[in-house]
Amino acid sequence: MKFYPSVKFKTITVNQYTQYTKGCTSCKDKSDLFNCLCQTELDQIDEKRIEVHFKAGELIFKQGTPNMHFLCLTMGKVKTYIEGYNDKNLILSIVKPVEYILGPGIYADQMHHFSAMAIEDSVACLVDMVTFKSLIRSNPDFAEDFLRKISLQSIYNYELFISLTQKQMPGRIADVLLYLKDKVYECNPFHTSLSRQDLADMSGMSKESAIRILREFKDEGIIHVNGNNFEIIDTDHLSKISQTG
Amino acid sequence: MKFYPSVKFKTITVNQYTQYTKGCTSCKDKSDLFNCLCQTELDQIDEKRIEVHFKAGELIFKQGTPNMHFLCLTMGKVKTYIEGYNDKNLILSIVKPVEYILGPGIYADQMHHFSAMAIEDSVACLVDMVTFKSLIRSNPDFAEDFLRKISLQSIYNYELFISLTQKQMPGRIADVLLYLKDKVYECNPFHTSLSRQDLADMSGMSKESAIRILREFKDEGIIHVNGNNFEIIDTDHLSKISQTG
DNA sequence: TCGATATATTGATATATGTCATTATATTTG
DNA sequence: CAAATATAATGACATATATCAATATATCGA
Repeated sequence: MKFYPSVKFKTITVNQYTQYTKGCTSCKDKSDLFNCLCQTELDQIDEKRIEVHFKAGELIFKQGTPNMHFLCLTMGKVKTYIEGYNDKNLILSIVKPVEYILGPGIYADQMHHFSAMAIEDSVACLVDMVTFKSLIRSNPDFAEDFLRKISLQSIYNYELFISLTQKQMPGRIADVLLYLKDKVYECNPFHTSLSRQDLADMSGMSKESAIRILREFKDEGIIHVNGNNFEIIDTDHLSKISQTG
Repeated sequence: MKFYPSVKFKTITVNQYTQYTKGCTSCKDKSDLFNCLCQTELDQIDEKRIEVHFKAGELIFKQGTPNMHFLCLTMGKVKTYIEGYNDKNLILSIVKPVEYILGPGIYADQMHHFSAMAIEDSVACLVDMVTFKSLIRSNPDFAEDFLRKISLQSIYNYELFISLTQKQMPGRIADVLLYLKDKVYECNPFHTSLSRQDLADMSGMSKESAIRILREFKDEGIIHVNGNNFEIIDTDHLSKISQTG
């Protein structure tokens, strides 16, 4: 069985991204989780880490397969999603650099409970669980930071629950747009590589419905849409739609 | 501000439950999380713990208030629920003894992100966060066990996501009934103190819809319902309904 | 025990949302 | 560059589900 495509060398290919991947020490500056690790500990991870390049559309790991690594995204964008019934997916998050993909399987059944796919060309570092877990045990600051990370993720999941179960379609699409603007691309206007189907999978509706709501927002002058370029014109109005469901 | 009703003494009232509350050592035998704590550590918690008795219907803590304690349920049943829009709640779990209520706020913003209410007369022990966090830092086994607990909770949340967003009403009610039978009451038939509104809040639908689906299941001979007494007759059929959505 | 109140049940109806079919537009490939 | 393919957009329609109103049943307090 082979779960991670093209894992052959520690750094797979020398391409346009290689310049960005200089080991854990450089990532430390961009990420908070590694801040509490000393140089020795960083070197320990560095030693064990496997760097993998994924093309847009490539599966990084699949729900139901063993979860043996901790994953750190250093380049690109990744969607994590639960594969449900009738080939319907629910997108949980869009991950950007430098962030982690922390599946609950690590401390439970060593399985992946969601899938991850690159939506842009991406670079990820894999660190085996043994190394990761031993750091959690030996460094309480790291453990606390990790707990903080998964707690924040958990809080976000509660918001997602309310969005998906108690809001109607306009409210859900508003939430998705605000999430993309504020949390993922952090700019406005923004360009996304997410398809309409992806937007639908983020808001728990059919792609036709997602398209319809986007059109309504456009007609009402709340947003500009041009293909995959989005601009939120009336943030207040969009926030209000998010609030009122 | 007062968040926990009637907290005045370490053991509030001497009533019919008092016999059950003998300190952490006795709870250790009924629960896995405390297994990895030594006697000194248990005494440390015991020293700090506040035992509170709640009557059915009483609020234990409320979403949006500061989260300063770790909570262990030793008697009764508690529902945890997110308070959403338009007075609609989403019940996340039904907690039974001896289990913990682990809010993500502990390691994030020190706030409660859901509410907890006793649905039966209940007894809970509160341990302040300082004590709890220091144990997490000093005892890696305890930290790992805690991580395991919240990971399992997280996995359950993913299942809940799929149930709530991708299944139609019959599938969602089937999931609730199987959850109550297998995870909460662990017997069949079972009696519940949950109202029809609660069942609706667990499955993300109106109470009228919940009632209708229950009636359909009853008419089809899948379950027996008599007030709050439920018996699942055809578990296979119910599981199939859960699967097919 | 009886009225008062909350909860449960049912039916009729409105509405949000999904499905299907069709066309338009973009993107890839030979 | 054109054909082929994937993605996006739109309309007509079906249906799942909520809402409202009415009644029944249970629960509680005096």
